[in-house]
Amino acid sequence: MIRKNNASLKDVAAAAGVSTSLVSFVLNGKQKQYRVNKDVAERVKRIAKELNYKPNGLAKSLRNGSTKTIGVIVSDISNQFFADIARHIESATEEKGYMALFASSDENAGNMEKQVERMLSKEVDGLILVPCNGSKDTIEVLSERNVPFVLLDRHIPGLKSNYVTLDNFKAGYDATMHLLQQGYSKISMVSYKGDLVNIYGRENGYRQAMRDANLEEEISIFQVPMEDTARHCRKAVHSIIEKGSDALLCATNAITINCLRHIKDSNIIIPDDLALVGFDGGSVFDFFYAPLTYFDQPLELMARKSVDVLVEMLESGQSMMQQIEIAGKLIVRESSARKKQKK
Amino acid sequence: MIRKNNASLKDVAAAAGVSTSLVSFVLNGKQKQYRVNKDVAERVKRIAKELNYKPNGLAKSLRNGSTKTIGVIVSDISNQFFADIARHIESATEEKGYMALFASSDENAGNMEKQVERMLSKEVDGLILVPCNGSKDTIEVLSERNVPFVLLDRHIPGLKSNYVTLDNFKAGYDATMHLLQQGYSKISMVSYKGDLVNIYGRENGYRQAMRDANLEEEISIFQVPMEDTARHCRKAVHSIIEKGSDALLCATNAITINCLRHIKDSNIIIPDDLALVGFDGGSVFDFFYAPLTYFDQPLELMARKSVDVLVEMLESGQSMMQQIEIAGKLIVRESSARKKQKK
DNA sequence: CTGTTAGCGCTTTCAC
DNA sequence: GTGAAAGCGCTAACAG
Repeated sequence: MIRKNNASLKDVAAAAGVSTSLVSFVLNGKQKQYRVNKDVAERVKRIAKELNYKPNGLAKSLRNGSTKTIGVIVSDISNQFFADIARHIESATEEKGYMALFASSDENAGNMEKQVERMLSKEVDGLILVPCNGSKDTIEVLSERNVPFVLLDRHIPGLKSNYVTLDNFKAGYDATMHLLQQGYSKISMVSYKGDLVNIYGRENGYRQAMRDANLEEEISIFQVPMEDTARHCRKAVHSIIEKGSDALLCATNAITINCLRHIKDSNIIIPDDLALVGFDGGSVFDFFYAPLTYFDQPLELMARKSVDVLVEMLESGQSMMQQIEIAGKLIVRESSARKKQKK
Repeated sequence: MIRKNNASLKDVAAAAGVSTSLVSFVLNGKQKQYRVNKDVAERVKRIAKELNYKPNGLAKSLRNGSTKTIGVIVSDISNQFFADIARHIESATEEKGYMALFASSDENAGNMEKQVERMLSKEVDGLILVPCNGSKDTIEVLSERNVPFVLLDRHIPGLKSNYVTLDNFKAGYDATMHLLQQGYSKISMVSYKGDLVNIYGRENGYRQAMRDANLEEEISIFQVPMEDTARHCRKAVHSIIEKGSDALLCATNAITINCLRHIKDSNIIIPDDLALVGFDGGSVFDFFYAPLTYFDQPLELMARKSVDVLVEMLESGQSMMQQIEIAGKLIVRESSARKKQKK
């Protein structure tokens, strides 16, 4: 704490020759409500300014039972996807008079739990969480303890909770449908191993689209582990080419980047040799020769919604259940241009 | 605050049939110091666990006069550069038992001040700041108020304070020297308008290198405004080509990206038509045909150092002045390949 | 209209 | 060895 030398309420009260309650009333704009004398109010305000009085948020929070702070735990704050989300959450919370407290879980349940504990010890009013593999227990405990929270980006199957996510099934479905409509049929998908429910949704969307096109036997999903993604994407791309796929759907931005790297090195031509649809844009792809078709997640909306839902619970005191899936949209560009007929 | 239904010290004390002081001693590992009875200590611990007691950080901080929290204000938390820094600060603070509180200033002095106030009202123990244009006053006030802080990435000329930055002069100098050694002589630089001291340092390094090579008359710096960078970089690149430069030094990552975009669109060949050296790498450039030479800022070290300096002040209670400039290193790749002789 | 007082949950001095 | 009590800075019920 750094304001040892700062004036407290008591100091202001003393300097103004009134009680601390009066000062508190005036400085909290309750002079009407408590019918404080106008002159006194003016004097208090003046003196508070002169003394450069700043209320001690700690004491206020302790007394009021609310810190006006929201804890936000994402996978990795330095990952562009979550960095963007963080920024939008920052803005949204600020607009609502809250402050966001960020931390990274590194997709590790143990870390997740630790960060949750740290947030709670800071007495946050609520939490926005991107749940990771295996964090179900931690999150269930939150429910039991009546900690207000909302899940973001992913939800936990079998756990009834507030969440805001992309409509992942639709995303996978739409992306695949688009490729089908462009004339591709041997469509492979690269996604993550593990049981991230958002990835799952995208996979299922892909599967359904393939089935709807009577291409069930062409379904092929390569699941790469989250560790050493680069190498496994390399292998996946290799296999995909081997088996003669004509299109590739990448389930995340990181996967897209890694696959694309290998594609570039292998002199595979996009979209002629292989059409490509990724997830999320980013200036990363600005310098790739073929502008990429990608599924655009409405990050800002997702971030804002998560804040809305949480703050609504906080302010209303009502415990409600809001489960929101937001549809993104496919940004069509050259990497999925209509398939040329082989001569 | 969300732990209304949680046990407090008092509850534990009551359940254990002892006073709150004892509980406090035991739970803070001071049972030796206060010679608490072993059995009592065990019982207290057991009961605390049973009651799932978690200390209230607010009350603790209020009482102890320290929140173990560090406020961090960067330009924009979603900007990859600052997102990386944030992540490293997050790790470093955590290792030292502190929590980082992030906010963005948007390179706007007014916002900066507002964010500083918000941080202070959360009673952070200290601040790590990336000062923006015009934030000198805000920061001076911090000094006067004895708020411990350290500037990161940039310092403020004429203001004596702790800071950790890149050795920007050396960076500009080394980058330019490298281009000179590769046989380029008509080297232009694109940097930002305004008086960001880090940019200044890079420019000065460039100038000095040119002078040292007796190419003073070739010095040409295009300063683009921070708003609408894209368009102005476009113009700058255009001018640079017009005037027949053979190499380009970009002062920041954003500038590099914007210039490169235009370069690509204009079919200017790198490095044959124009050699290029940028600042900071990033997967952005992975898909550009010519691997880029760039000046690599030691982000992690800078971030960690800033935390070290701040925490050292905090823990020692000593007010010291540490001004640290860290040398980065040039990563040489193809975009600055030795100049070919024109036939 | 204004002041007194209790208390948020915790730590720590001091007395026993 | 242990407990009572003060107090961090603030709010708000209550009394006047």
